Amino acid sequence: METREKSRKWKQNPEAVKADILRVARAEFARSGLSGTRIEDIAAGTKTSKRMIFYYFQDKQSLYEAVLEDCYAEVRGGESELDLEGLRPDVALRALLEFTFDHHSRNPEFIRLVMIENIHEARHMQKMHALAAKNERAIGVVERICKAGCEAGLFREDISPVALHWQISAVSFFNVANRATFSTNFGPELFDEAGQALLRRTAVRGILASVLKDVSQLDALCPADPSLA
Amino acid sequence: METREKSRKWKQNPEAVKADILRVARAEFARSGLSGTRIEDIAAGTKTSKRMIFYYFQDKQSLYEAVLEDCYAEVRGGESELDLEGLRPDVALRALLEFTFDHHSRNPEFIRLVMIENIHEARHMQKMHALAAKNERAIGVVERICKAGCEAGLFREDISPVALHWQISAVSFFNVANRATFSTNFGPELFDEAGQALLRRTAVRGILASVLKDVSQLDALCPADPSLA
DNA sequence: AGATAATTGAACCCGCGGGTTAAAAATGTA
DNA sequence: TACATTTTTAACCCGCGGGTTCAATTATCT
Repeated sequence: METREKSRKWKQNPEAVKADILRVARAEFARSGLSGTRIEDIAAGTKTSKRMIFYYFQDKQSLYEAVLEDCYAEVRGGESELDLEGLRPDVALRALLEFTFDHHSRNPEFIRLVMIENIHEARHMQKMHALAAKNERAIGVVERICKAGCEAGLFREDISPVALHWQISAVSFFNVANRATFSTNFGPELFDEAGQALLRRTAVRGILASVLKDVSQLDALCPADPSLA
Repeated sequence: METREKSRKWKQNPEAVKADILRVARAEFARSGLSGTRIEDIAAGTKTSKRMIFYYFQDKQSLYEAVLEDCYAEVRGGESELDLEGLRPDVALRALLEFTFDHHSRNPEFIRLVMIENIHEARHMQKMHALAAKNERAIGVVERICKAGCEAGLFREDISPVALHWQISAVSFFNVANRATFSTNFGPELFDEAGQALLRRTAVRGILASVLKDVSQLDALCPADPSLA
């Protein structure tokens, strides 16, 4: 209402400046971590100055937390684009895993921020109470698939939605997070297009296997070698 | 020979001092990363002084690299305790995964150092040419299992040893590395004894499923619910 | 216009922490 | 004993970088 009219007329646009700072800060913190990032390096990448960073974000740690929250919101928001309504439970699960795998791949900065949070024992993430709702929704998606799968007689009754989510996260996350050390140690071949397709396919097969009541359907649902399908 | 006679007589014992420094430095670097660690904090934990750290290790980065190499050697060394000779390939694979899962669990400092290396795009690990041999041996173990599995007609012919190693690493690594954020977001229940047993069991099942030629053996080899076995 | 509040710039402060200097002990050799 | 080498201590240096001061500018309201 009033504030919006204001900002339209203003040349100085605080929201835009803040967004600019957040954008650059996200890249820097993702690259170098909390202690490794220099505020001056952030300032250098923005259209504004070091002074303004402190003006809008108090101190380094608050800026870091703002970045984390901002990035988390954006990425978790992007997840809601996925629509699994009406799919067969096994197909839905497959779609969810493939989507998550690709989505993590497309958001390496988010992955790096989570890695950094883990180094900090999730200290800053614990403050972000707004996350609770988003997390419950993420589990809710898996939960609904599980329930539908059980009701359709396709899935085992004893699977834990949280454990299933853990499995999906593990492969999708590791694939991005540990690329540097893994390819240093064991070569880059898993990270070209063919390698990624292989890993994704294998992950789908593995996870479906741990969920299906009748594993003999596995080869029909997801052949290990798609060229034979 | 001579140096050993020396060190026996000496009160001052350089090797012991260096080892002491490395021990404390490993803990600190694992806790706080390269830029986050203060040399004085390391010194405070040793029986010696800050000056001696620079005396023996030149500068902070060299110390960090020495810690990384030391830790890597120790952990990869611990892996050689596993003896899979004479086991059936499917049993051997299962044993390898269970061992790796537990071994990573017992070495959180190593995991954290690898996380930190990934943040640094593996810059320091790339200098450690001594690792190549150890890495090849790790892949060699998986390779032999694959080969034996194929020859026994148990495994698919198209599986890549490196990809299989990736799968084993992914679950074992993620399980330790992302404990903080995962349990912050989704609760701690996967990380008590029962939860860990569940994850390990599920991982075994998933990975075997992606390798076995005849998936119908899966339930016999690794029931999803062991209480039914 | 003039009062008031929001935004910005330039220069500054200061303590933390990586790294050094210099010289004293400890050990070894002849 | 004299002398060289290695190990250790205590005190110091100094620049980097997080955070501040203060005044100038810009915009808003009446």
